[in-house]
Amino acid sequence: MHLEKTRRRGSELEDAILDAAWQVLIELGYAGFTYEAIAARAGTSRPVLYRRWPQRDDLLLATLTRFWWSKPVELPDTGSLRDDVIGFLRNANSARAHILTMISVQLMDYFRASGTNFSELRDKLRVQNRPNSLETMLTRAVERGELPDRPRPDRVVSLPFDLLRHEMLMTMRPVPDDVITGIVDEVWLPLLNS
Amino acid sequence: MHLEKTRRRGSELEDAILDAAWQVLIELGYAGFTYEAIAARAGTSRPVLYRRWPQRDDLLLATLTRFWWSKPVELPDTGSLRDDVIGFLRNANSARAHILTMISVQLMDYFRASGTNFSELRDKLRVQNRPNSLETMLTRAVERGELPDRPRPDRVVSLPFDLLRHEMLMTMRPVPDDVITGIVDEVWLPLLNS
DNA sequence: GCCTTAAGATACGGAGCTGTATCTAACGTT
DNA sequence: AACGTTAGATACAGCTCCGTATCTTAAGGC
Repeated sequence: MHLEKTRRRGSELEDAILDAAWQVLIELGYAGFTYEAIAARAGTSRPVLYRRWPQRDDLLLATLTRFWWSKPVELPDTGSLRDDVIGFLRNANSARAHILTMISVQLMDYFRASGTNFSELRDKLRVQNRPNSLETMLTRAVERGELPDRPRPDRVVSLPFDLLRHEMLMTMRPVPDDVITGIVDEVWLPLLNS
Repeated sequence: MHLEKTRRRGSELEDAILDAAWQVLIELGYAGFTYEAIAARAGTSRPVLYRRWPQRDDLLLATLTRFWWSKPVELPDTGSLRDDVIGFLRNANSARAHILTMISVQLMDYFRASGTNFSELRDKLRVQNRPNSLETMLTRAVERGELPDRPRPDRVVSLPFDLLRHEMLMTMRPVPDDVITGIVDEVWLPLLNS
């Protein structure tokens, strides 16, 4: 009898709880992010959660911290600027869509209360010394002779990612592929070549 | 005795309720947007609200509809495309900033709960047959011979407004003027002339 | 001045979440 | 094998909001 453990302890239990909290947050949003729902999903009881995270903010912060960088966006290197940026935007779309939606839903109250905003949070969370992906792509394209070597405003460089993020925020869904190609082919590449 | 009315009726009452609903939404967000809070703020009782708006969505939509277009964005006509669009973005910035911030802060929960999103809400609230302002500006510029008469993708036409909105969402503050001129001079005008 | 309408007060049961307390039994340690 | 720790179950009072029902009485039309 009892070949399998019936009770988890320590970090095993804690991991299971944070996994459950993450799922609840994704599925139900902040409104459904209750001790009750999370305990039920984790197969435990509320007192277990209260012992570890007395405030809901503690639990939310622990959950976000754990999953924030779980899916880094990959930067492709195809030998073509267009394929690079489209691939990059696709990766960002699939990897970041959930998290961005989450942030927009969950952290607005925090922003309002603290007086900070989205931009500042991004700056805080940005990995140190991480080269800007779009900048990297442009540098490569210039080296290949695909583009003239001329200075470009930050606003121009970051344009495709800003437009992707705008679309994500507006629809709160994964962005269709034709939006991505539209951003690149109708806006960014013509602008770079102007 | 009783020189003043003690009971409001019809549209007078309805206006007072929607005013109260708007205040509650601004101050407490969607989470606090309850029949209870709104009735209390309006100095009436919940049944009065239920008689008019059986669902909370009805009440929310009525409230948003009432205040969405309370400050229409003016479209300047200066004889120059650049001055037109910069003036327009400035007007939008001052007229829309607080309402857009409100929406982004307060309604994310609603969007998640209802499965709708910001784009769909905009479509619902958009005034019928209202000519697109940027489209109008471009048409004027073409008529003046400022721009060649050639078809332009919707994404290109709406670009400056999308970037302004993106900036508003990211910072949740009125946008500095150099951002507006940057959007126009570094991105839109070069793209239109490419 | 009468009469219909509807505002506003109050009450009700129900649902869901909160935060805490209590008890048991499974777990890891020694 | 004994022991201290703590997971997990359960219970509790309290709170807010829900949706509806009932009753009164003020307002406005005729």
